[in-house]
Amino acid sequence: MTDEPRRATIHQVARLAGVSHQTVSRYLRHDAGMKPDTRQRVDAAVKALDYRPNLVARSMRTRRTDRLAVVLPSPHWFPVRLMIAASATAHAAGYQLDVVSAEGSTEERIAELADSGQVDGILSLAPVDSPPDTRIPILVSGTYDQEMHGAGELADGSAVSEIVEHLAGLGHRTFFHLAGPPNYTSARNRKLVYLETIARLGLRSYGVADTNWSAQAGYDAIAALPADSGVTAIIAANDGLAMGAIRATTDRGLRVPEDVSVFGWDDEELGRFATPALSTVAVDREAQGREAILHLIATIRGEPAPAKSPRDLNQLVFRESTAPPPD
Amino acid sequence: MTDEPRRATIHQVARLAGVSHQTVSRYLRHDAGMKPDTRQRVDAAVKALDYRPNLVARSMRTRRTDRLAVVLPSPHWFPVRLMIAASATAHAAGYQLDVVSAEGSTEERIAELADSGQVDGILSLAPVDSPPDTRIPILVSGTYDQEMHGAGELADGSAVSEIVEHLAGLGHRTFFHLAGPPNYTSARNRKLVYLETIARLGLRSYGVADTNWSAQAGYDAIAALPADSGVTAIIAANDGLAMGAIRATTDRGLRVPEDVSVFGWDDEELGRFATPALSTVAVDREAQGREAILHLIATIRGEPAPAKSPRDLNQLVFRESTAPPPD
DNA sequence: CTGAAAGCGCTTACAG
DNA sequence: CTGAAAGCGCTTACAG
Repeated sequence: MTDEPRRATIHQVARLAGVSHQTVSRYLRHDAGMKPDTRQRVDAAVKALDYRPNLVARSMRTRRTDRLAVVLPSPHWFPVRLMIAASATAHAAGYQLDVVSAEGSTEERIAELADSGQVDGILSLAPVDSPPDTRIPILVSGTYDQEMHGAGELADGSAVSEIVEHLAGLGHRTFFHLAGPPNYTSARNRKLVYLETIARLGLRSYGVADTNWSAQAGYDAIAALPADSGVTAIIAANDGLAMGAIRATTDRGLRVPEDVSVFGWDDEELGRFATPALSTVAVDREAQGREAILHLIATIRGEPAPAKSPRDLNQLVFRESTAPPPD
Repeated sequence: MTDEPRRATIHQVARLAGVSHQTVSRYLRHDAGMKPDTRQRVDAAVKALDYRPNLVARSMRTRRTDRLAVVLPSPHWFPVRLMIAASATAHAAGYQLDVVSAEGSTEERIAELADSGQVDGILSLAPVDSPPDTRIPILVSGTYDQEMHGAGELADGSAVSEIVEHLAGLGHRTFFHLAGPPNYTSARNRKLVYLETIARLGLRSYGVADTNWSAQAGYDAIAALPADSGVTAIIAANDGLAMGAIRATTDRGLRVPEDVSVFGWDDEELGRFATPALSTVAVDREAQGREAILHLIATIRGEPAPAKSPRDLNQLVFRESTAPPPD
């Protein structure tokens, strides 16, 4: 905390050990070919001075940092499970993970970060139109999704059609979609697939509400539905919206799932234990985070991209908030 | 992505602009005393080469990084709201925020980080017994809590006694506590205050379950309670545990809140819209995050600690999961 | 108002 | 197996 105990440098360690500073450097790199005696002397000096290398100086010289950055689209959103898996995967491979949020131009933030020399690679969870030309690898989540799900297929799309098909199979004919914010690629894609599936199966959509991601927004949108809308099935873009929708439905005297079915997305813990327990989409965020980081690291090292998870990352989970409609 | 467009250096910009490299450096620092003509030439060169400074080199020379680190106790836990506020506060003050998790010895991780030269200050949300002697400021969350709540008072304690008092006022006599993991200071403190308040008011505690933080653990603990336990009030250490407790209660044919009251902690969004809506403790995580970062930055700059929030950061929120017990 | 010199703390060839 | 030299890309006094 004080300024006085300025940290020991490699020179001081060298002096104390009676060797040159690059011998200390060798010690730090666990160089195999050191005389045991020399190694011992250095080791003692390192311990005596409580020496730890200045990583900034090291990076400056090596042009490597062993750090990766994840760029988030907004400072108000944090994909916890994905990040935990990403971080664990990075650590296991010897990298530290930094989190930065875009705020403003994602392209500019990425270019800046790439040129700053502070990281060896970047994973962007924020959309990037044209990746800037950089010295280090940039992996954009959208790109990744595309590769992962096969070209031409829309990210996250298939699960929506499965939901609609399932509910239609139960007998539902009139649907409503709580879509989330249209500036999110995933939200836009799901809406498209929703509308397309409704059309393909000859069903009826009472409407689509572009909302934010909050439970309150779900509540408000459903509370605003006219009594004669005829909607018996609500498909929400996340579990918060679904919980809001359920509460709005019961607050107006209807039952879930007897009168109205509600489907969520994300398989959040609280929704699993709510009454009715939420039918939802379980997304394998861990696999997403892990695979994205492995892919990025492979690129940094110039290795081929690792194999991707064979199974679909989205799984429908049917619980208590969905059932056949009333006659 | 390719290796060829190695980034422009300050020397190349200088050469193109026909000035010395430290004039470019001045330009970057927005030095006021530059001839407009010179400034213009440098500006043009910077744009032409798409130059962005190497921040590692800058840090090396200035011994500053404009980065702060937050140390988390575990890679499996992430306080989203606190971190969002912390990050926003840091950015507003010109700092970038790094997130690292302790894994192993928190003290060692902090010492390493402090000596690495990679950050200017550290906020530890993980417990630290004896802060290592470092060149940069370390702020430990526990320390901070202590200062914030007044010496001698236990962090988070008062809200628990308020909850017990409130439920006792409603007529409850037999309580149960879902305590969370005992290796968390906050969990331990709340348990202590729970037991102390029960004793002080002459109430009865059927027991305390040391759990993890999951809804499943809350479910299991309550499902395991004997039918004749007489418990009418359950106080949970977080909303997940509370949701699990509610579901276990209703699954055995009892009603919440008519037969059993359940109190949560954290005011999570989904619990607000559940049925019954969760009574809980709203913790001002934003204020916690903001104040911790402001405190840290003030220390870095050698300024006095900023004023703390005048009001209590914990507020009880009474909703539908609590009511008087049956006679 | 601008330039020549020194140096931040490391590592990487290169000698010996 | 170890040491002397050079240099990573910046900024900070110091001259002029």
